[in-house]
Amino acid sequence: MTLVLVVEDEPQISRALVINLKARDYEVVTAGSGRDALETAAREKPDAVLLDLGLPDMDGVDVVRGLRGWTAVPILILSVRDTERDKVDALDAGADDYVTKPFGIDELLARLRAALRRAGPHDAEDAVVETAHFRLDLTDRRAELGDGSAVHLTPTEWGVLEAIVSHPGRLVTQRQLLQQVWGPEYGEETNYLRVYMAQLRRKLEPDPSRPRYLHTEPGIGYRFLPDTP
Amino acid sequence: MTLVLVVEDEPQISRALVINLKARDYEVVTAGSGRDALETAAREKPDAVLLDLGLPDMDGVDVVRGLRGWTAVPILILSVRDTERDKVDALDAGADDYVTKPFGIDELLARLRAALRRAGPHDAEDAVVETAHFRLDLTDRRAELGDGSAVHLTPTEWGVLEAIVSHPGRLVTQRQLLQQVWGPEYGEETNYLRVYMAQLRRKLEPDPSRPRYLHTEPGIGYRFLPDTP
DNA sequence: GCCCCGCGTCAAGAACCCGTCAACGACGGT
DNA sequence: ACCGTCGTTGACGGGTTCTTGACGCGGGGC
Repeated sequence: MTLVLVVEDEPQISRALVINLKARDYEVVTAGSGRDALETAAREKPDAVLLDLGLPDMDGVDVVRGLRGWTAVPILILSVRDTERDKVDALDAGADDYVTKPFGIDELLARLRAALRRAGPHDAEDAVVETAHFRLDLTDRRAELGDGSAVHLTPTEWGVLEAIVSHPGRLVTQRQLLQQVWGPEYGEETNYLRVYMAQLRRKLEPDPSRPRYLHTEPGIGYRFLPDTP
Repeated sequence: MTLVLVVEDEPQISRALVINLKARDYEVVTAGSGRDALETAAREKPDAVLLDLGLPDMDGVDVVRGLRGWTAVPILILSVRDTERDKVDALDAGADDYVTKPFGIDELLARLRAALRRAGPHDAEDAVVETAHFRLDLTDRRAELGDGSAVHLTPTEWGVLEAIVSHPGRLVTQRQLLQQVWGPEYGEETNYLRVYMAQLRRKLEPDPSRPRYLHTEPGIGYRFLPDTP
């Protein structure tokens, strides 16, 4: 069964969406605010997200970024705003599609089907990265040390870490990191990376001053080196 | 480089698309009919397809089906038709997105980026250069010796090395190297090359004073000679 | 045989980049 | 309203990298 998260603050529209989705045999969970959306998504692990941009508590684009920090779930934006700038911002933040209200329900469902089809058979492969000194569960968003003690990482720390460890051995450029974590308009602020790499090393490396897993390539970027057995 | 196939029978629109895409550093191939589109896609293996539904020889939806028979390349529909039925048909046939003409070029490009992002960084073939004495992974940006020990190369060293080894056997002129690595305004500073070639040979060659792979062509440039088995 | 140009080598100073620390402000939660 | 967390920003010391100049060598032209 496919689970869809509907994020919409107007109860009327929300209810209409839920009814239509359930009629097509989708399971549905709802959220009425950005914060609620992020929590619910983390808890329920939906297969797709329908996201209204006009939320009361936070900018919809930030919700997209918050989701993209840890999941590749398809995100369809629903919005009354119809300017190119809005669409470009949302799409570049990581959204998969942008539908302008009012929309036909059939079109929306077709776009949802297209997004789900692309995402492929729900690959629930829990991405786990394990070394001799720490262990990361990307899907659960858990980090723990070798002795089993949990490590708390902030959202930005997760963003940076995930961007690096999802390509073991590969050099990830500073620009790639900045754009993936902070957004497409970033690219020069290498000081951000210095701060966050230092924090990650302090939390994860056995000897933070002598990085074993999180290597620096001066002038280029960073690289995650897994254990070589 | 990302290759985009533009399928559009009106030369004026086609040209406008090509210009905009090339300005964003996409490579572009074009097709003016459905049959042409299918052939070109099979031959060129594009990373994305922009497809006009109003083709002279066949229905656009059939082009989508023809492509989907053998490839998962992202397909963005461009169409003047704005009914829900058209959109649903195209999307359910396998298209990834549907943009109604007239559309803003920025929105189209954003949707294209979104589609390409989803398709995944075309992992494809990780470019690897291997000799009896060292091994280079251009995508990972890793260099290691025959015994598996990693070699650290500075950004400039990589620039020079990459410029040479990506054309095995071919002579690369000093000017080409300088312009590619240092910038278009360089061209005479051959002493830079002497320094960096020496460093590369010291790090990679079995006998740096007798280069086996990184040859000098006096007065002209340098050449990477792979092993001849 | 001599000269000269281009190449390889080396070393030193300059420029750049990184890690680190501390301070600030914005938010949420209590 | 207070407090703690998090993200952002600036400054500084130390290390790496780049640039630049000098020197010796060797081959080709004269």
